[in-house]
Amino acid sequence: MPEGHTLHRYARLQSKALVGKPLEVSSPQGRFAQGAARLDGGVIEKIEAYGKHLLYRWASGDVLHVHLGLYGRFRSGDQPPFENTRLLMISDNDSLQLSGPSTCEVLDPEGEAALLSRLGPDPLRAENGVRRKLVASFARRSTPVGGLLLDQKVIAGIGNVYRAELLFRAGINPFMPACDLGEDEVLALWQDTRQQLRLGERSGRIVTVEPEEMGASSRRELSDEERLYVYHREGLGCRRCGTAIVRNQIAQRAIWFCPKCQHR
DNA sequence: TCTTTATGGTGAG
DNA sequence: TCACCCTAAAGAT
Repeated sequence: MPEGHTLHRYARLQSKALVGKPLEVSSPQGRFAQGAARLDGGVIEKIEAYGKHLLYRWASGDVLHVHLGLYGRFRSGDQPPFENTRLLMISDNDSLQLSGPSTCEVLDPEGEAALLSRLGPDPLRAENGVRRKLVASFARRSTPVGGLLLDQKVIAGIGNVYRAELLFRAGINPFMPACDLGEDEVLALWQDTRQQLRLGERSGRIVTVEPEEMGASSRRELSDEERLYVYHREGLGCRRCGTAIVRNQIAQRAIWFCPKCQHR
């Protein structure tokens, strides 16, 4: 159940283990048997993340596209494959298995172009001209900003934890129409998004609470209980003002916020 | 040993 | 907006 930072982390870590080595590829579960047979024996040149999508670029020119969806997960391939292992990749000294992905497919160039064309800017990739585009896309939309942040066409990589936490950090009520935000607010939100996802990518953990607010000196010191401001904290007191955190829904996904601190 | 939930996304209507 | 896909862990019984 990953957000963009996790996928970028996977790309980085898996690259170390798998790139440049001949791989034995199979699909113990069978649902990716054809694709696995096509890739078997090949070499990966590069692994990249775009938002929540992973692309494995093979020397053959094939591109393996993986999206974990809500249930997908990677494990070491050390253990014997589980019933549900869709994809198993083994090099001479590393292995990786994938279960439950919403997507595991080999893309042709058109397929890759189509995928990338429906993704907005990724906070973890350096891209030019993004800020102006973002300001424009917020200005154009009257939907609640809490909904817009989950729209992968607007920003690729934010998930349900970060959207709630980023809005708390910005002091913005999730139901506020996106177009009512000022340009400076949109840019500040984007800036904070990039910073927070970067922190998450490095640590492998979402910690949005500023450590000093909890009397700690680093994010790492914060426990799982302390690391988030609002996500999953309905009924509990806001860390800043004590007001009960509210749970609501936007676009059929639960959202949490502090009605007092998030006054914008 | 059940039922529920989860950091996601698509396609039909 | 809704149903549905897919899997595993947590929670309820």
